[in-house]
Amino acid sequence: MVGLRINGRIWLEAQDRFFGIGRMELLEGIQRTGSINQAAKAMKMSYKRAWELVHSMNTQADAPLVSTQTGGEKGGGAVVTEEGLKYLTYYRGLQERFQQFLAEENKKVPA
Amino acid sequence: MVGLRINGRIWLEAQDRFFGIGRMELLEGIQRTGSINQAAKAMKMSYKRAWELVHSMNTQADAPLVSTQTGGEKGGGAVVTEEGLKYLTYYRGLQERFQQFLAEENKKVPA
DNA sequence: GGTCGTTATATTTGGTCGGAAATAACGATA
DNA sequence: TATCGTTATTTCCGACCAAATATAACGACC
Repeated sequence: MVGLRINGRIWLEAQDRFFGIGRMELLEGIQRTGSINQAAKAMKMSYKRAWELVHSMNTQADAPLVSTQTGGEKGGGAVVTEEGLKYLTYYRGLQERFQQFLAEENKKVPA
Repeated sequence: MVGLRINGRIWLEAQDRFFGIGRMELLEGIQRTGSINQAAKAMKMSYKRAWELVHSMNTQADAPLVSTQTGGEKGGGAVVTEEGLKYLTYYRGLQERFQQFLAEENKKVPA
């Protein structure tokens, strides 16, 4: 079994999974660019998919994680809400502890 | 964020080789029933899919995890090899520690 | 009013995945 | 030799998913 790595994924869920590393990275992209469109391009994700992710985040969480605006200066845009920031910061910590766990486990892989 | 659960998946990998909870449960089924066919039925999985999983496990690991026999008493069967047992026992421990991690994290979910 | 870039949404298209079914091979056993 | 239940493998088909495409709405700004 030597040479094997341990890997995994971790997410937050209510009834079905709805916030994992993918959504978090999308949120980070929106925070950085101020636009769903640009965040999607940066992740090489289709706008449609990105929008669907944002939509599901907004409808499934207690409060929207992303606030959007159509039209206006620069055609519109999107910003991460306070609630979104809460998720971002919490998930970052969780992810870090998980990576720590994975690193520990990787030391224990038997020969 | 109250009411959210933390969940995840964890697996072993080496470039393309991988071994996760699904394969482990299939292995357990084979160990219990002595047959790919019956293990698949118990998991409500098609024989084809189960066979493909077994095949990939056998070809991707250093040594086969499942030994199969066609024909003979009861038409044939399958048994988990020593190597398979090694994976089973190791993954069980890993999975248990991961569940422990998840349980700990679930206590820390902020309001 | 026209342009711009974005959000918002429906429709179509294409590729992949898995299930179903069919078939063969196998070896014990009667 | 015929039967049996399993492994082994191929072919076909439908379902699902995601990408691509198309279109509309919006509001600032010129």
